[in-house]
Amino acid sequence: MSGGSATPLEQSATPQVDALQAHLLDHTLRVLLRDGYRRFSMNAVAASAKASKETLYRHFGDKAGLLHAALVRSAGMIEPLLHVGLDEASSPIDRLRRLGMNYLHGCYLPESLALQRIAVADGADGLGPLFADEITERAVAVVEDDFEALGSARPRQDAELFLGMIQGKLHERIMLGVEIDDLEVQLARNVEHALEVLAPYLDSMPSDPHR
Amino acid sequence: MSGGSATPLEQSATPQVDALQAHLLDHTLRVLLRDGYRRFSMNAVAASAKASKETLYRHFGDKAGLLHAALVRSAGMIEPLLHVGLDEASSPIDRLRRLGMNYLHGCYLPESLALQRIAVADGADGLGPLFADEITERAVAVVEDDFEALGSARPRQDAELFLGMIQGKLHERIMLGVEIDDLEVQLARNVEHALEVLAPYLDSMPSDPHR
DNA sequence: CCGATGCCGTACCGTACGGTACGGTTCGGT
DNA sequence: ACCGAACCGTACCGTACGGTACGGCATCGG
Repeated sequence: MSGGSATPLEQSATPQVDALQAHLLDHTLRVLLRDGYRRFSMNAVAASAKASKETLYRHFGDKAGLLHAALVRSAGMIEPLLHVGLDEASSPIDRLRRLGMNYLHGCYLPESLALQRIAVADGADGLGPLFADEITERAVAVVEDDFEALGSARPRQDAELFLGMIQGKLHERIMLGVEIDDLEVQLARNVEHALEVLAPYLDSMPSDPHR
Repeated sequence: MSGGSATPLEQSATPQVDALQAHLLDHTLRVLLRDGYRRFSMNAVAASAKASKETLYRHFGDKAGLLHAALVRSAGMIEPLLHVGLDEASSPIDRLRRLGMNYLHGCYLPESLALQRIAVADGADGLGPLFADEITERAVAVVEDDFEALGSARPRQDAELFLGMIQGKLHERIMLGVEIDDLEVQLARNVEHALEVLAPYLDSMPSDPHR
């Protein structure tokens, strides 16, 4: 909505207001993380942010609006993490490896999990599709570009396949609240295993992934 | 916990009580499907089942107990679907194909989705881990056996990889409430694509998958 | 210096839900 | 025939939440 990057209608950016909104959304996330979705309430957000409920409603309309804004804001903050260190990759496969790890790291950020939980909890209020558009879709698009550069005949399908591979059942378990040991190790193992299994398939693509 | 004092140690002890419980759990599922998790209430279940709330509480203790019982019951009904038509497979790979399709079909049953939603919504009440144990774990175990028979060196990892592959991002989208066109076609395509990509890896296993 | 705007704090309203209580009824066992 | 268990229907209680209203304080433009 009123993103900091571009406000097309008015030039009066009023950084004060934006700062307050950012503050409110910050605490929205914090409360979501602390209390979980089921115990999340406008009262708790107002208290945490030391703001009045009236202010929350003035800025975001209603509860759904607040969550909507929080999701969009978070999406904007998570997405750049995907690209970290990508240009230092030593080969297309190494690039894929880094991209995969970045994706998983972003995926299992506490904020991401909290947001995905509320998005999943009930698609009726439109938060679910929004999450799919703002977060899932963007990640797939990035990976898709990589597969296209590799010469894949079905970059989109391959991207989704790859992301599914590196997530495996881990994603489901984490979403279900199962305690995971050595998460970092498992993530790396999943990515390596996926790349290993994928190697012959990648080799069959026009552009040799080993440069 | 669920069942309370009347929990039958031998399942054939009190068919009457079991029939009522089954009826109540049936309507629990129905209401869950109709109203979604957020609007799910004990009142609604009682009304739908034409039962008194007192009865619900007598049999299941509290809301969590009711959902717990409903999940366990459903798990028992979903799991057998995994094995349908498996012994008619023409080859280990065909067996894997059937298993994959069965899994996806079970996964995207409305009941499964509703249950997974409530299990994901908040792991605090222990429903999440229960789902992981009762449903996810069982499916992985079955696929794991298949990979072991194929001669996989890491059957567990391979099973999780395979399931992740055939789910791809589809699972996430469905959970997020995105409308899916031609679900059946996409499921089949995911499975075929996974088998195709996996073929060289399977060929490398001691037991030749092509019989 | 003054009015307006935005905000805080608190109180408030309506509703919905989890869980309990109770009177009346059905039904199986003795 | 009788008793008690289980059940239904309804009413009830406490609480929590979404959303609104209002009095008081700060800040800012004129």
